[in-house]
Order: sequence, then structure tokens, then C-alpha cells
Amino acid sequence: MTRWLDSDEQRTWRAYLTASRVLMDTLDRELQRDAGMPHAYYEILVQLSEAPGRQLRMSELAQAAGSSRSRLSHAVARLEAAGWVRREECPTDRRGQIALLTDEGFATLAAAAPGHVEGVRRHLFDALSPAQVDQLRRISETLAEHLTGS
Amino acid sequence: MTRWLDSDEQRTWRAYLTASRVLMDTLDRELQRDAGMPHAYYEILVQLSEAPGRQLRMSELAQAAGSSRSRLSHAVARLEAAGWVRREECPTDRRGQIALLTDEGFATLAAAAPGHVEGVRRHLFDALSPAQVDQLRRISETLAEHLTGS
DNA sequence: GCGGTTTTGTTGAGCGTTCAACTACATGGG
DNA sequence: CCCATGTAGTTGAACGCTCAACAAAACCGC
Repeated sequence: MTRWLDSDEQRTWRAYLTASRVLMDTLDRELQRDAGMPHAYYEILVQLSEAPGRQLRMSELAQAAGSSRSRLSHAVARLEAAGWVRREECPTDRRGQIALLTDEGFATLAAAAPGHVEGVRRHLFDALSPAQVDQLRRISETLAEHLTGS
Repeated sequence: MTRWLDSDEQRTWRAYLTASRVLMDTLDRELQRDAGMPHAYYEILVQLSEAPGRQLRMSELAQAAGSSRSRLSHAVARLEAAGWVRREECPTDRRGQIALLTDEGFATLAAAAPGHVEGVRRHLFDALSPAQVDQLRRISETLAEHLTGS
């Protein structure tokens, strides 16, 4: 007994798929072009930059950036090679590693941010009315809660 | 003169990022587990299944599935190896290739569809009110038009 | 404390995507 | 007709992600 989508739902799903794919692809390409990093790496740098002391345990960083531990491990290896992040031992847990945003990493992020924010504004917010922005926020928050809850 | 995001916009953007990432990751993982293919490949099969004669020119298929030509080329190579798609020469354009959904491919798609649709319903539509579904449709359609227009 | 379980983080292989380069064919102006 | 330009599709390398396997340390009940 499959609960198929009615035609309204189908239209919604298709539109959502297209819009989110094109939006993400566009922002990802812009970021790669202008800052030399994919959006996932940008997210990691942002999370670190907002953390106290610009540092986080790998697990917390993974959670914050919405990444798997494995993915983060690979990513931080690259970011470390680029000189944007450093790893340190965790004093309270000998298994732990602390990822730390370097000054160079912070500078790179600061240089990339304006262009990226401009892209988000141009490609997303400029197209929507204030009411729609509000709707999108409620929908997204509901959805995020629903998805992480189950 | 960067037009930064105000705190409402920032909250919206973060929520959107999280929700869409988790939603897509979840559906992708389910599809990989249950049907042995990533969501992008599923999309390709769907597009072929809805095309007249279950076939499309590579370029049209790329457009329909929201894929680059290169990506599609690699993907169809895999789908062909799996026996789900066949390639044929195009009679009217000797550069052209026609991708054709095989019976086996159609059967695989038919087997995968109920589970996937159920996932879309559970993870997306079940969380939203009818009004929100309508809002999401309008937002997505506006966005898709805005993005492909520029 | 001891032994099983959980948690933390890494690793390597396999896969999918991107990008640039390339071939082959079509098209249109002179 | 011919050459320049554009279009269709493929290819290989580099890169990022996923998954399963793993080592090391922490935790916990007894």
C-alpha cells in the first residue's frame, strides 16, 4: 500500500529538487572559483571561526558542520595541508583531537565571506518576499527537527 | 559594500542548509541501501521512464535530470554496465547518442519507486501542513525560475 | 580494578562528480 | 564548396564522500 504523491505533491517535490540542486550547485561553483574550496570546507571554517577560541573537538565540529566523522577527518587533513587548520591533542581526553583555525585560515575565510554572502543573497533572498523568507524559515526548522528527531 | 545577512536571514539560511542537507543525505542513503543506486541515477531512470519510447538524447536527458553532460556520460556508462540503460546511435545526427531504458531498468525502477516515495512522504510531506506544502511549492518554483533565468 | 562495551578519530578502497581537453560532426557565411 | 564556429558526447585525472574496518582510549557494571 504505497502512499503515492498526488499531483500537487509531485509538483512540489520536483520544484524543490530542482531549486535546491541548482542553488547549491551555483553556490558551490562560485565558492570553488572565488575561494578555492567547496562549500563543505567553507562550512567547517565558519563553524571553527564562531567557536570559542576558534577551536572545536573533531566530533563537535562534525556535528556543527553536519558532517560524518570520516568526512571531517579527510577534510581537516586537506585543510591542514592548506595551512588553514591545525590539529592539537585534547588535554582532557587522550583519544581526542582539537581542530584549530589558524590566522591564515581566518584570513582566507574573511576574504571569501563577502562574495559568498552576496551569492546567497542574490540567488536566494533577492528572489523571495519577506513573507516567503519567513515561511522558508519555519518550513526548514520544522523539517530539520522532524528529520533529526526520528 | 557587502549586503550582509540580518539575523532573521541568517537563521533562515542555516535552517535551510541543515534541512536540505539532512533530507537529501537521508533519501540518498535509503536509495543506496534499498535500490543500490544513488539518487542522481534514480533521477536519470525516472526521466527516461517518463520520456516517449523510454528514450532521450543524451543532452535532453542531461537537462531533464539536471546533470552536466560529462556527469551523465559517466553515469550512463555505469547504468549501461548494470544493464539498466542501452545506448543507440541517433539517426538524424551522427554525433548524437540516444539513451534507452531497458526492461530490466524499468523493472528495477518500479521496484525502487514505492520505497523511495514512501521516504519522500515520511521525511518531507508528513512533517508539513498542507499550507506549508503549498508555500514550499511556490518558493521552489520562484527560486528555480530565478536561478535558471539569470 | 577487570573485562566488555562505547566512543573517538583515522584509514583505505571504491565510487561519483568536476573540470579541461579532446574528437567528431553540424551549421552558416562568404 | 570551404573554413570558421558551434554543438554533442566522451575521456582521464583530481578530488570529495561513503562505507567498513580498525586502533586507542574512556566508560561502566560488578
